[in-house]
Amino acid sequence: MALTQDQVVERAVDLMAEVGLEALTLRRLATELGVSAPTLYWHVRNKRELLDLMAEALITRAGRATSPAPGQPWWEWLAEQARLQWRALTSHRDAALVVAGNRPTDTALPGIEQVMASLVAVGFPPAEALRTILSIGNYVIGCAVERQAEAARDDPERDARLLQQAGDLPHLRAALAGLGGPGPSADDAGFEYGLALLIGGVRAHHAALAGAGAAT
Amino acid sequence: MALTQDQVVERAVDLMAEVGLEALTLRRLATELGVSAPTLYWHVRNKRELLDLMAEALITRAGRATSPAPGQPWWEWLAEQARLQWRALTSHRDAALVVAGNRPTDTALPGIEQVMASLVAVGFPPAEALRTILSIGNYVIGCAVERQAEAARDDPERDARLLQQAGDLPHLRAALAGLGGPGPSADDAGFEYGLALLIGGVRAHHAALAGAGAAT
DNA sequence: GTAGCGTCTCGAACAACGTTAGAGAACCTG
DNA sequence: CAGGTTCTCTAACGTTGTTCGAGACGCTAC
Repeated sequence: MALTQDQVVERAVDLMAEVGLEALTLRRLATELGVSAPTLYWHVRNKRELLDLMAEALITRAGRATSPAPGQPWWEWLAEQARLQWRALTSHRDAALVVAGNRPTDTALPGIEQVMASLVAVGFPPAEALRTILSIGNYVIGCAVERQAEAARDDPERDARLLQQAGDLPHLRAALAGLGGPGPSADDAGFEYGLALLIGGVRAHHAALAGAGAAT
Repeated sequence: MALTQDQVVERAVDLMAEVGLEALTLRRLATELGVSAPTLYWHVRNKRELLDLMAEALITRAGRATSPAPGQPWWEWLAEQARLQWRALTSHRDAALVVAGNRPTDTALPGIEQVMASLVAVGFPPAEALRTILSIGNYVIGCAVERQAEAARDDPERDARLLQQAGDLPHLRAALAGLGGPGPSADDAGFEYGLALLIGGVRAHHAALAGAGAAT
């Protein structure tokens, strides 16, 4: 049975989730597929293209965008879309690093269009809806990249040194005390906090738009 | 004259701004410094450490954090701090990719502390001030990473294909028409839009905090 | 039936990379 | 001048992405 490009990409995604991006070498991927390394070049132009295809696959795996459920406020639904993206980027190891290097691909466009439709339906001008979506996407990617960078460095000595230096800075110390230190799920809490800020800003802007529209 | 670590790092930062991260090889950096490649290992443990030091240097180059000017609203000042970061990450090529892979380093802590001080002074609890700062930082990094990924792919054929597909999606087409297409400074405009949303959310949250505090 | 042509895979090899080992200048210190 | 630290070198290793050219399989045409 002939190997297909889809098989190569899917196996690559799984292998990266297992061993990380740095250990994802073409020879290893080939071995995993029971094939010789140069064989991969028949299915893929080069590694760069393989990574692009992996990014597309990861986006697809994130799940289709939805429309707001009946009776659900649009801002809650919008936050849920962001969480969908967030989970897709954080559930697979190093997924953010691969997706970050990609422009909104062909596969992402229909999803963007659908989310835009719901935003336009509640009163956003198309241009503003698009920029809002892209801004939220950038925030999610930033959080995910930062989170994986943190995970890649489990350097206890470094953490200790950082914590000690933070002890000399009064506000920082107070904040860390209030947060109970950088715990395990601190990333998710931080993500949710910033997401709430962002969505809050979108709501405020939406209200201003409606007000201006009603006033004139 | 003996080579110092600072010279190595500074030259590395400049070289990367010139040729990009991928072309920043130890041999090339060594040649640039008039030195043999293994010599670098006397000044730096390995390439990973060199990149970490470069990230620190880039953060330092961004410029010191300020306090709000007298009479300046805190939210305008906060946005200005974000722009400072943004300019530092986008003025040097591939700077975002290097900084993104780094935890808030020792050098970044004093800056964070100073910004926190100003936020606490206007009524933010320390924990919320910290999370706000980190959220803004994540947004900035996400924007910068995305921007450089876009710059790395100046593939006209790809852009054309994307644009054509967008033409079939009504809302997307309307948005792009309103924005005048992906122009040269579209990134900056997009960054400013999301930043305004985020800061708006922070203001709204701050008002809610003050209201709750005054009510009880 | 066999000649020919796409499809798919392989072994061998290349240049370049990060990195290590070990030898040797140059410099202080006694 | 002896000894050790500081800094640099040449040589080389293993691994990576990638290319070349040869072959095996299946299909179609005459």
